[in-house]
Amino acid sequence: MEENQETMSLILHGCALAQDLESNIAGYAGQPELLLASCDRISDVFRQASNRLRSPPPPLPPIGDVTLFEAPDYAGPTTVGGTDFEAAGPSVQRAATRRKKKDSCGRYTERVPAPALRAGGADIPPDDGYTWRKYGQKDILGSRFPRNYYRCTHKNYGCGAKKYVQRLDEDPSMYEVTYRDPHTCQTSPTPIVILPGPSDFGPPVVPLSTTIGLGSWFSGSLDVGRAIDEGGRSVGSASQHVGDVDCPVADLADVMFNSVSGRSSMEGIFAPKDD
DNA sequence: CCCATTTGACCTCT
DNA sequence: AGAGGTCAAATGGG
Repeated sequence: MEENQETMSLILHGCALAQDLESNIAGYAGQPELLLASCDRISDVFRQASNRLRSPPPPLPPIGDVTLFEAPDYAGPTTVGGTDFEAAGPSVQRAATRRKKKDSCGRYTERVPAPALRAGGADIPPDDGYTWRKYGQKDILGSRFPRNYYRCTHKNYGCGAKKYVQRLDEDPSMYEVTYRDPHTCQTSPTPIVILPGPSDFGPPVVPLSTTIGLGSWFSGSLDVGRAIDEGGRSVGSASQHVGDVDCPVADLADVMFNSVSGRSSMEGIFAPKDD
């Protein structure tokens, strides 16, 4: 089941990449090499997820700087890190028990590539599907880049999710994103499914009880209904069709999802245990 | 007017 | 005392 969480994280990471590509698609115009790299990255991530689903990987090494989702044939620097909980060291534990000691749980850290291009050249990390509000910035000792602090926009609804984003010293093209506290905001009528265990603090967990409509992320000019809630967060769409419009990334993602055992929904991927 | 960002001050822990 | 994390007033944009 831990493998399921990791595979989920992998899939969600791929989704986030696809979503990021969508939001930057204009910026990639005229730069096919960037577009190709981005597509390759996305397909790699989904392929890894697919491979995992076919044959679960061996147990992971101790968490730390482990490259959790790296495929053997994947050369790009766009892998994400692994979970770090008790293995994250005393500073994490300290932070978890600080101030508002919500839960004495850990965090989920991942490394994500900086978008190749952003509208206006803004130096912001890739979108992960949730909407965040920046509430602080801090210079970190020994780091060239400041750490940015974000909390979920839906704080008003009691969502205490937070994330810390810091650009890596050794590789400024990468961000280290630390997620803290689970998202409890959910505006969709479909109840959110939070995976059990420490990965409650992982990247966005989307409703799993309905088919994930990857095409909904490409709804800019498509009539696929409103798949983004008022906070801008992607929500699961009841349909995975994007209509007849050519939508390569969505197709890719859908193919990757649908390549698993003929069932297309996340339910199909992680069938309920007791049912 | 509302909301997000910026930024300095403050809080907590080691 | 220093560092990481958070708060909240000021500011600006839509």
